[in-house]
Amino acid sequence: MPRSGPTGKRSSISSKAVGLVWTRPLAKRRVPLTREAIVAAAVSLADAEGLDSISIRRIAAQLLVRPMSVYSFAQIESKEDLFDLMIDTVCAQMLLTEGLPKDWREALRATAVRSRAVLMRHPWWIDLLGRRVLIGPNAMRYREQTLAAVADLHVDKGIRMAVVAAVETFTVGQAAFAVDRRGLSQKTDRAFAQWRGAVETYQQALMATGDFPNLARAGNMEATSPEDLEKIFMLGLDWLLNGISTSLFGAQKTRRTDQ
Amino acid sequence: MPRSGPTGKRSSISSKAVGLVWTRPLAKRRVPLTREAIVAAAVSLADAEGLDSISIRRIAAQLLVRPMSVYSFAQIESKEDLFDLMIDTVCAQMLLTEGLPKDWREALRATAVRSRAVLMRHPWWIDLLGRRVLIGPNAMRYREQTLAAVADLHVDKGIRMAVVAAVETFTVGQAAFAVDRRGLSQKTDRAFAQWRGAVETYQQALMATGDFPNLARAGNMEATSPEDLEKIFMLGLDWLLNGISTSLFGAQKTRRTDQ
DNA sequence: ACCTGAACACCGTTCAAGT
DNA sequence: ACCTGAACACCGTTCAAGT
Repeated sequence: MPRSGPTGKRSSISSKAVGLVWTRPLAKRRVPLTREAIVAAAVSLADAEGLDSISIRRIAAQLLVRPMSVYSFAQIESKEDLFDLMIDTVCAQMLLTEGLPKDWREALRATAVRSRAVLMRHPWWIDLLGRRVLIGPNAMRYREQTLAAVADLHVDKGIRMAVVAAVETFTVGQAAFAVDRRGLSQKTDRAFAQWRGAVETYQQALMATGDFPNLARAGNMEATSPEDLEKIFMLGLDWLLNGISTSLFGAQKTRRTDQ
Repeated sequence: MPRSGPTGKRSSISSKAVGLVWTRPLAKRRVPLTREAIVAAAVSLADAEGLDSISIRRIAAQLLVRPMSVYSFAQIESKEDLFDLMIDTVCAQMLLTEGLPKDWREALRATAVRSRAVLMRHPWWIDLLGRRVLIGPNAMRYREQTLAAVADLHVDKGIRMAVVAAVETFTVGQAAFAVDRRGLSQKTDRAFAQWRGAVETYQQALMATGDFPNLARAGNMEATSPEDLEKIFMLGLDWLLNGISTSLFGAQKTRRTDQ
């Protein structure tokens, strides 16, 4: 094997000729190179392999261009600019194009449910939340939409902002909680099973110390199914909306959701 | 300037001799090398410069050891192992060593307040949340503590878990929302001011389109002060706890927090 | 058996040379 | 003026050679 031969997957388009010019297929561009195409490629790569797998060079190779062309075509100055563009395309997906319910509670519930669904498909979005500022046009549209949802809530500006923040942060937190971390370290199924086994043994040893009585009763939390995670989300969202409603306007509209 | 001369900050301890042996200070170890010292160095580096600045090589240089020694001394197999250790030391800080209040609402409030305070000091923790599984011993102790907080809540296991999840996810989400992103890209004060100016102009242009009436009324959100962010957190936490209480047990205990 | 220097296979980004 | 190959200064991790 040569020292640094192209490894197929990551082969650059500048790799030297194979076969004859006549039979060699032209590097026909699969998609016209635009900022959108570049960002779309980055998003789908991140969806599939996580944020760490994003590299300018890999995206360039995927789009059959040179690494540096990504900078000039997407008009980005750094990888962080690319991240900002990725964040914003996800924000676009969170917009409720079908319109907002009139009632503020239903409107907030609708945005929260939609946001969570979108975030579950793009787990890396949450990884980026702490590092980047959300000011892209679609982030702004999303914020405008959420503010519109509570526009007829008769409370002062600060409270309205706290309401929006409460629902948004709850939603993001739930998404972070529910995200499937199975794909971590790109483990194979076999390696994953082995890892799970090690975790099991380790946790049982901890439980055996007797220092975790409540945890022992509660059982394994990582095994919570996607359906249960969604139930947990819907329950919590109702509690939060009930809480906002009763705290701001008294108890008249609350429903019991016990069991 | 030589091609790859050590740049001071990142100079390796294996850099060749300067001056005489007799006057050259011995590479006296500042702290005895242990797993704890390695993790502590990583945590403080991440606190100061963000998660991306973490590299095995930099940590090694800081501790005056070779990069590979980090692996053998900390008994880690990969950078991800180091991340897991970092996560867990933060979990340790979230434990309420002073004990839990008896009332479940006060107990949950206390854990949430403490967690948020800790997370604000270690913003990178949230960046890692989506990629790693929280199963370290201190993460387990934290979970045990939260479960203990709701141990005398007379609801079934699934509901109790949803309560814990609701408060935890809200707290993490609020911390993510409130984290100071000023340090992004290690910009200088001047570069930061310039960037802020650009953001201002950009946002004003967006507002001028008239497509963001609610946003225009609400004003600039990024400028929210740490104090206001804390108020927003406390308000939302009260709403959530009120909501849980009234939804599960009826309205008797709720207080109005209007204005 | 343990430790580690050198090497490998990547990075993001700069820059100068080419068109 | 625009584009880009080569170079620079990093990475994490493997591995073989040294003790």
